[in-house]
Amino acid sequence: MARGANAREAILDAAEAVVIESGAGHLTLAAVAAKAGVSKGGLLYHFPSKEDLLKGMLDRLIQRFDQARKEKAEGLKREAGAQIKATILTYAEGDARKEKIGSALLAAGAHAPKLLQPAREDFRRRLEEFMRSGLSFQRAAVLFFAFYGLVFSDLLSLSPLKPQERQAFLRELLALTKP
Amino acid sequence: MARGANAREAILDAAEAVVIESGAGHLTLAAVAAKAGVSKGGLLYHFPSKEDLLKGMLDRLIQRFDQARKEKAEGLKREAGAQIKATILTYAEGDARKEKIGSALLAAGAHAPKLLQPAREDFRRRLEEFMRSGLSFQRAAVLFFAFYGLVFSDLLSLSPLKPQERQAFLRELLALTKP
DNA sequence: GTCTATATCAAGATAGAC
DNA sequence: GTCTATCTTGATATAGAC
Repeated sequence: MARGANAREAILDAAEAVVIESGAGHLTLAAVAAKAGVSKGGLLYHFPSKEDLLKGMLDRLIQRFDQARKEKAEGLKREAGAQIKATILTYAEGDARKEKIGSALLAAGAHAPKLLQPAREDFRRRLEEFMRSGLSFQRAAVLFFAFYGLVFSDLLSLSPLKPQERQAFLRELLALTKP
Repeated sequence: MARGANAREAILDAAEAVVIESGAGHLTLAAVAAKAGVSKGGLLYHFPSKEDLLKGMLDRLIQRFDQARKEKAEGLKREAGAQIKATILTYAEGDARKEKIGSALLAAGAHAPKLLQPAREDFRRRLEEFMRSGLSFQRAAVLFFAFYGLVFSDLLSLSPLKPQERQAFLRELLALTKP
């Protein structure tokens, strides 16, 4: 089943589907290969190791979020905190399936730290963006970590907030983007 | 090597030592058994599965942190935000070795969600404590998630803060505990 | 270049002896 | 309560077909 460059994308789709349907614990090469319609060997031709597959998933996830964030930012006024606002809104509007994928990558990342390198760089860039927003260091840092506290809680299904509390919290974060 | 009830503690110590020395990726039953001076079979008598072992590690970690937090809180004045202050200070003063252990448990938890159940309950109790502190909902929620944003960043070695920035951020969090 | 089939190895788990 | 031996599964490597 030769699909050229598209095979990569098909395999990444399959990997995400496996995680969403069966959870991070069932993300095995065999399951992904079956879902993608290739053999394990075929999968390993495109991604030489499971770690490479996970890296592929993480890279694509970050890239897609960045794209959505950029588009959102273009629709906002060029006021102080607009970039931060775009980040928060993009996350708030994203669908819950992504969290399962994020959870799988978190599991992999804690297992093999170097896998998180792209996420680490993205994290740093985002902090710098918060810092450049015109807010004070204190305000920007609190806003940044409060936002990521929510993100990580979501990724680990740890958040104890009721839906309306969650909404109120997100509104408060947005309010804090104004100097 | 019959050590009765102490064997459990010895095995948990060994598991922590393996994680601290070799990282989460090398936490295998064989490595823990060797470090504890028992066979794999002997280890599995005390912890019937790897998941049980991880749960044992997590329970003990939470219990120890709670103990330290309680002692810290007793030394503080009974002012609004004192409980929150105790939580933040206890974390700020804890040593970095615990983060490696926490990282391993995070990895395991993302892999097997039910393992995080005790952490989930602890998380909820802590949020309720923040809410009962006399601060507004908004202030308490921002403080809570900002604190845990830092904690999770540490656990994943993701935090891009320089040491002095980190100190400034922690001071800001403590300042926010005052109504 | 792309893939299948098969082999190898490590790790978690089980059964039963002591 | 602990050990040895064994089973199973998943990740990874290789040989070679198309």
